[in-house]
Amino acid sequence: MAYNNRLLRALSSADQEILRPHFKWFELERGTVLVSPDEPIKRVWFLESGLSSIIAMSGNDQGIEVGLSGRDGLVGMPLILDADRTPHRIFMQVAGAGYSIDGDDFRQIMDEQADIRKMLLRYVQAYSTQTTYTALSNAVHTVEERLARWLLMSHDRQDDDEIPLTHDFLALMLGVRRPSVTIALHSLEGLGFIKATRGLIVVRKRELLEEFAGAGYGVPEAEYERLIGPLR
Amino acid sequence: MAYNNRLLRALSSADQEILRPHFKWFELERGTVLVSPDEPIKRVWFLESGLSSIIAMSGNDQGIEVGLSGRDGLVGMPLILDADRTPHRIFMQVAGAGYSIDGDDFRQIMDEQADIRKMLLRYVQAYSTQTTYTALSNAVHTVEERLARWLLMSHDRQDDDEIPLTHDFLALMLGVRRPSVTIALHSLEGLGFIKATRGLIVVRKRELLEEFAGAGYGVPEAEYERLIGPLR
DNA sequence: GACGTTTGGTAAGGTATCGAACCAAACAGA
DNA sequence: TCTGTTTGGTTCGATACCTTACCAAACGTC
Repeated sequence: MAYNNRLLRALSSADQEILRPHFKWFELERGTVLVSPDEPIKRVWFLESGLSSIIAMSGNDQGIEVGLSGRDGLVGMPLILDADRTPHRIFMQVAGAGYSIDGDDFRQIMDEQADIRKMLLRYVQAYSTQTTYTALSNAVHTVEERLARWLLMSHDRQDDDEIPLTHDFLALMLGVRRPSVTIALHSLEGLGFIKATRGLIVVRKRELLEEFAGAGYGVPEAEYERLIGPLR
Repeated sequence: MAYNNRLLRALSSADQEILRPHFKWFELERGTVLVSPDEPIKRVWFLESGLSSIIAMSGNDQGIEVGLSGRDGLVGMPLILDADRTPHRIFMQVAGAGYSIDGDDFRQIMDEQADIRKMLLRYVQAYSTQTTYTALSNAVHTVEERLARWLLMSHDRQDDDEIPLTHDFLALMLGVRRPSVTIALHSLEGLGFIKATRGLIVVRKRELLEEFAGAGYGVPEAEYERLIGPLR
């Protein structure tokens, strides 16, 4: 049975068999917190569906999204990097399911299985590129462009064209006001790139959306495909 | 002879001895390009002094700084992560010197020396946190706050209180106009935190600068000290 | 000491986004 | 069918920052 998770798929079948006995199936609702700031991480999750958000906290329990992870990767990256915690919060943004493995078992595999380790390290490199382009985008792009980028990244990690999110939520992700999201969504909808209904955004013209996002989108995705394999 | 590089210092003396025979001393002028986008990385540099900037490119050879590295870390992180290149540009922002090691030798040590590998992986985690807070800062903080943060990060990695940079350069780093930097510097100088002369910024009241920078500064630095050791 | 070059200072008008607030539509439960 | 709650739409004035441009001071060089 093939995995939907692209990172697991990229492993040799021998390496997949090393991990398989450790895996437990899980299903997670939207909003479930996978990793809390500065608390030990006990498990590592490989999502088969759904989306998780990595949030950097800013003072008064406000935060902003600095990373996105779904079937392309894993949740619990610090355990690859010989750390046991992170100052970030990670939670399910779109409900999903997948396989998880105990943290200590995972650490042992990282120590002993060089091939698996290297594949996951390449994912760290790809993910890290994603974060740097978020930093770039936050500094120099308009809300519209950042929204376009975000929708594309989200779309890359979903099996269909529907992204079930409210304006309020998107505002939190992008670190802007809710009305700014409303206006930006109208703009993208006016251009025919997407269709937005209550709590749901449907991607209609992916190619045009990519063009619109410009320099914000593409580089991290190319890096992923170079290092791991096909993303979509 | 003790290293000034904090990452090398954090290694056991046995591990330091493993690296030492591979090291070549180097000195680099301001502006020297260490890593070019999408070109194979041939060496890894451990700075003893000076500062390097990691730049994410945005279309028409414009870029913005997404990371800073000096005596706290190394240049050539992709080689830790089983990658041989990166889409970023890395260059010397403040002239400096240090030790470098051949890329293939470095890769071999990564494979064979688990203790060294783990230390460097923890640096990846710390550096990664720095980048996420750059993303946060770019999204929600004012130019003044971002400038304060940048000066602090730069100061952390220098032996004295002098940061030799022009407004023009800082504007490039922060992704803002040059006049915005001038105004922000005046503001910080008016508050007595710094003293700016032609091409040089002197940090005067570090504690107040930290207070001013607020949520933008502190988390990545704490993460570094937790994972590696003292930064300053 | 005269020159060009680099660096810093400043201004006028424009735009993106913010903060706060209010209202309307859609939906869920009784 | 009524009611409360969630979500989306819109407005007002404020503000941080931009674009463009020009000028002044400091410095290096001949």
